[in-house]
Amino acid sequence: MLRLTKRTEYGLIALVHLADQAAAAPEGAEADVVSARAIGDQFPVPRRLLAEALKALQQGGILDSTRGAQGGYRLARPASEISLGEIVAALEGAPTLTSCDGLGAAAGPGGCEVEPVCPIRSPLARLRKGIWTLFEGVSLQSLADRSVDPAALFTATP
Amino acid sequence: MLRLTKRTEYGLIALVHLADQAAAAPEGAEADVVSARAIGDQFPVPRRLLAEALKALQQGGILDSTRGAQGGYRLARPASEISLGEIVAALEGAPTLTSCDGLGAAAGPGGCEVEPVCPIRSPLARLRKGIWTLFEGVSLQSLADRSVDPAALFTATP
DNA sequence: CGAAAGAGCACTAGATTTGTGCGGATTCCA
DNA sequence: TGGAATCCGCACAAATCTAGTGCTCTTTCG
Repeated sequence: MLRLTKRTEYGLIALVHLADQAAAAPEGAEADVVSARAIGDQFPVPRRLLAEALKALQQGGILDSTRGAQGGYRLARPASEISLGEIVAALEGAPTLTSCDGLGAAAGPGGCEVEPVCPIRSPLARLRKGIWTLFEGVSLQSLADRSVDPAALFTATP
Repeated sequence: MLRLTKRTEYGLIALVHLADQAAAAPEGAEADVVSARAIGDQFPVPRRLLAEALKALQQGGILDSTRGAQGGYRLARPASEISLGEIVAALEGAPTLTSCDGLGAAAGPGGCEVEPVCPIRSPLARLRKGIWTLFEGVSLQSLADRSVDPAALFTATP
C-alpha cells in the first residue's frame, strides 16, 4: 500500500545515522567508518537485514565499504548530494516506470500495443513519475535534519 | 516497492473514466451512472476486481452507487473536489502513519516505547507524511486532464 | 416475475517480503 | 603468523500480501 519495504526502512535508518556521523566529524577529515554491527546494536533491527541494505547501498554507489577488522561503512558523498531517489532505487530496484506500465503489462512486452484502447494513458504511470521526480529532489541531508517540517520536505526545493 | 496496488490502478482507471463522463454531461444535469460491467468492457481489467475497487470507493464516499437494473456508479462530488489522498486512502486503507510507525511496531502497540532509543525519529514517518500531504493536494481532475505534465503534477498547487 | 446490477463471503494460487544459517574472503592487530 | 572482526555471497524457510475466481444474495427497473 504505497509503502516502502523494511529493507528501505533499515537502509534509511542506517543512512541517517551515518549522515549524523559525518556531520559530527572534525572539519575536513573524513568520518570514521561504522560497522553494521554497531548500527544494529543501537537500533532494534535485525542485524542481518541491515547488512543487506547496507550492501545494496554500497553497490549503488551511495556508501563506501571497508572490509576487514575495523571496517565498516561511510557515506560515499556528502549527505546533501545524495538524493532520496537514488537511495530508494538502490534499495528497491528500478522505478518500474517503463513506458505504459499500467495496462501495458497486459499487452505483453514490446510496448503498449493497446494504446488506442487505453484512453487514460495510465494515470498511475504519470503519478509514479511525479513521485519519482519528487524523490530526486529530496536529499539525505534534509531527511536527517530533524527540524524540517514533513509537509515542507518536498515543496522546499527552490 | 513503493508501488500502488492493482486495485488502486483499477480504481483510478474507473475514476478517470467517470470524471470524463461527468465532464461530458450536459450543463447542470447530473451525469448518467456507469455500470462496472460497462467499464470492464472498455478496458482489459478483470471485471471482478474492478467491482471491488468501485465498492471501496463508494464506501469511502467518493462514489455514489445505484443498485438494481440500470444502476451503476457516479462521482459523489465534482472531480476537482476529490483528492488523490482520499482515493488512495479508500483503496488501500489508512496511511499507516500512526505515531512512530517505523521502529514503533517493534515496541508493540500503545506507542513507541523505545522513543529514546530512536534518535532518528523515524525518517520514514516524516517521509510518508510528506508524501501524503502531497497526495491531498492533487485532485482527480488534474489526474484526468491528460495535458498535465507528470513532473508538474504536484508542484503546481499555489 | 425476470433480468440487470451492486454487495457479500470464501477460497486458491502466486508473488513479495521478511528473516535466518552457514561458510568464505579480506583486513587489522597482537 | 595466527586470531578476530568485518564485509560478502548463496540458499532456504516462513509469513504476509496480492491477484484472481466462483457462487450466492439483495435490490431495483421493466
